[in-house]
Amino acid sequence: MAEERRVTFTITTTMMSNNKILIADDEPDILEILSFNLTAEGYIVETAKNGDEAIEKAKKTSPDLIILDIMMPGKNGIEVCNMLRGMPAFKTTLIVFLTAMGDEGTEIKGLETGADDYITKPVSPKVLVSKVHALFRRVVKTESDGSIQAGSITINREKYLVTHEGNEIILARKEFELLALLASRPGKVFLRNEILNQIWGTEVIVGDRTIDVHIRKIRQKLNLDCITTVKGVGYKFDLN
Amino acid sequence: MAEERRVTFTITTTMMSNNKILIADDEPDILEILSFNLTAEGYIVETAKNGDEAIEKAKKTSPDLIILDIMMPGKNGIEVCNMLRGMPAFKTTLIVFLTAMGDEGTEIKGLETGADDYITKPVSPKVLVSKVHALFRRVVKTESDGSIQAGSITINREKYLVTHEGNEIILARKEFELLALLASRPGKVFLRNEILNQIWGTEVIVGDRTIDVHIRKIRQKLNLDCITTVKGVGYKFDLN
DNA sequence: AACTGCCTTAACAATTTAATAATACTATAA
DNA sequence: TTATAGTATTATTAAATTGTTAAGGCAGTT
Repeated sequence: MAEERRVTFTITTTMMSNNKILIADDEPDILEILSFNLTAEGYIVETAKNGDEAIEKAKKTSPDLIILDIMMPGKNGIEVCNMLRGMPAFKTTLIVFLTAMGDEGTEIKGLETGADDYITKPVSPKVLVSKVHALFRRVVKTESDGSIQAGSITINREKYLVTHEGNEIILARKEFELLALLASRPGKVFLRNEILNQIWGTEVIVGDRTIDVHIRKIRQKLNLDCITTVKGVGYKFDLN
Repeated sequence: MAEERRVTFTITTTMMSNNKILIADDEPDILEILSFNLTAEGYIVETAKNGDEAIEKAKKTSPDLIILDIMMPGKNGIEVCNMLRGMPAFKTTLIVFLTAMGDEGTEIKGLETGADDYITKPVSPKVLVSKVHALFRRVVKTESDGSIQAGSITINREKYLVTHEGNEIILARKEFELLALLASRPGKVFLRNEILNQIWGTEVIVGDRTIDVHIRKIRQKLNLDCITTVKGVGYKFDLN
């Protein structure tokens, strides 16, 4: 039964995440080292040399993650974070702080400000990258009962249940995972590779049509036009 | 950050829950910040600095919710959880883990061990409080006689008895434990591993069919469609 | 010893889910 | 328009998972 197995596409990169990261730090060295490592991982990196520039670039480029050094001339990281969090566009954007070691209290002040994590300097590239990966893997909005609300549908991981206008929709595991992934960051386009990595893992290799079929089943079961195809790129979940 | 922090106002919270919470963490700062916020919400808070103290205080004070840091010197959170779950008194006590961000594996391991939720550090007070509230809301209410009511059936741990519409149903021990576990959180899907850990413990290894057979016997004896299979995931108890 | 109920397992049936192949469709650019 | 790349759809097959039954071992009872 060990037939030949043809793979219909070629994997050329480890992972194309498509995620934009903005880094703000006044030390060019830090900026360069972080930028280099994250770019190597496939992220799109923007940089800023101070707080004001960070805000400006954030508004212009809409990054998915913002890394802010706390100690910066002019506006410091915490002020920048506060200002950003005040704008609707950055309510759910991932923000992490860079803090110098031994800076007790910053940690706590940081998390009260609405940051998602903090990274202590000096940073090892490996730690940095794994933290960043972890951030992007994480599901962002959780309701009080542990479910996530995305548009008119509710996804409850604990109950393994999707609800739409009072109707409970039963999805198979892969379908559920896929929908949960897309809905975890509404509007964000997930590349096919990204989806494969997150749901099937890096070990398993499946053909391209597999994703389509699952997408179709979700659309069919939900009977709602909430998943948009972005041709040549991937899929995204849209709020209605 | 060793400054003193005093609350000088009166707590005027609408909801006086009277629920007791035990927090175990080796970092005094975390202990303080969690304790402060939960106390402000009207909870009665106990603290422990390590795993052993946590177990000791748990036995002494019988908390309704236990928050365990995973990384602690001596006994870590997972070990503490396992030990507590082994005692009948803590079979259904709410337990949540505190995990540092980035270790995804821990999250999953934690949930399989029988934790009800996990909270990633750094924690924002708002998230913490809403998670805690949600947890208490989710709990099945225990009657004054120690029995729990789940849908149309009553489960009495002390008497080892299940009642359905006046009929007493006699379940074997494993069957009883299994039903009691599932019914303790109606709607929640229990992973097979989770079930194995909670009912058989981490030492014993039994085959997968074993769970099925017990489930079947429960279904048969109850003659009621209250346990739902979630393929590839686990089982859940449904209210009718 | 014989009986009983409980737990586990094995073997097989039934079901559900996942992956693929084949084909039809659609947007876009030349 | 027409070619083309990419996606949708459907049916089919393969794989994974669970349901069911029966049987054996063990422990406690009679």
